[in-house]
Amino acid sequence: VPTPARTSLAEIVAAGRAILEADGLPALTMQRVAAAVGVRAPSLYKRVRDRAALVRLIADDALRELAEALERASAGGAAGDARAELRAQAATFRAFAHTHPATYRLLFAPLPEAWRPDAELNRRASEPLLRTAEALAGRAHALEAGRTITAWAHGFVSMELAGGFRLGGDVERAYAFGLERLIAALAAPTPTGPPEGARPGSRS
Amino acid sequence: VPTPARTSLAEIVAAGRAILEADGLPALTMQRVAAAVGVRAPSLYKRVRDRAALVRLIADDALRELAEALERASAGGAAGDARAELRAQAATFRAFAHTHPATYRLLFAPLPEAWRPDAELNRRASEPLLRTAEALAGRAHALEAGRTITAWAHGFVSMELAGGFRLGGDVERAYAFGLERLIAALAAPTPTGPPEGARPGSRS
DNA sequence: ACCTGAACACCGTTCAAGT
DNA sequence: ACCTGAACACCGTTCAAGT
Repeated sequence: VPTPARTSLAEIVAAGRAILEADGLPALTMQRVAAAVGVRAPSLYKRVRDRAALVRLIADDALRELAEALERASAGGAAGDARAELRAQAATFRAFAHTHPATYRLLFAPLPEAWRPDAELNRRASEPLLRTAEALAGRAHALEAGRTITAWAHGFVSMELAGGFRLGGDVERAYAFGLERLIAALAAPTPTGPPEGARPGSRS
Repeated sequence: VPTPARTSLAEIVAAGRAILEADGLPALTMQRVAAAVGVRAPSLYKRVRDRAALVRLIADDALRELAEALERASAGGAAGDARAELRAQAATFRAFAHTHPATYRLLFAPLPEAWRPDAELNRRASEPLLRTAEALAGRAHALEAGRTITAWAHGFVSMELAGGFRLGGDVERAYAFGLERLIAALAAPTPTGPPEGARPGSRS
């Protein structure tokens, strides 16, 4: 005698994301998710291979949302002005992290591959910024420029979330300072190179 | 009848750090640490309040090591030349992360306060870089410049460790590019400011 | 076809009992 | 003083049994 389904994959992912955002990754247990959707833990395994797969689905969901926000930021009023686009993208990125801190951490956490979000989604989320980086730094330096700004933005935000920046001072000021200096630096023509010992490829 | 101690706090911390570096934070269980020092798990609680305290002691130990390496890098042959000092510090930071990836992740992981390394050690580890940032960017911008370079370095390294940078390209090149552009940007005089909407304090 | 209790192998942590 | 087995409250996961 078949039984009607009492929940769905979509409901499970939504419940899991709510728990993640409310109480963090350690609280995202199979038992809590099951309780949230009105079922017992073993039933979840009908819809999801294991906890890692559920975490990955939640990360995919969040990364899709971030990618869409970044696409909107790029297409907004700033479109065409690379500096303004970059400011809008950085603000969007940072706002996402502040609004969903636990989810943001999950997206960039150094977890095993099975837990990490889909690589294709990752590419999609980084594309708007790469396009802006190309407009700013030129084709030859697009990838390096994109990585520089991404590293700074992620580093800054993750230190904020981790409670770094304990030396006082004005964090907003440091954000604006870093962003403006980076924009100026990426738009600049190639600076004088480092001495031999610091060049790539020379690390024995 | 008193029993002679069969282990020590120092031995426990060392064993824990070895397990962390070999198999990552989830493998750092009380049972495994106990087995490594030849004792049963409950005995660890004579020396350590709980697992969080043990993790914190291990993080302190590693952060002390990183701080010392950064101090040596600053005092090395490059001393006096702010640009060369910064290159040496960044290389040291990155080398530490590559040599002890699991430990590096722990130092910067967004964990509850009870797990995080001592704040005083944190200050000590960031001091050499702040001094160099001051020499490069001037007193008025020392803190912001330090935060900018720290954010970039941490962001870059953590993305490397997390398996970001999946778009191909030359990661060494991106590292050298980012570092040199940052050095140029931080040393530069104040660039033209952003439009009103992007200034700090104007975010409603 | 879906859901469940029971079971298994793990955790961290406490504590009375042993030496 | 230190160490231990046993216990407790949790995990994730599997599976036979129920409907």
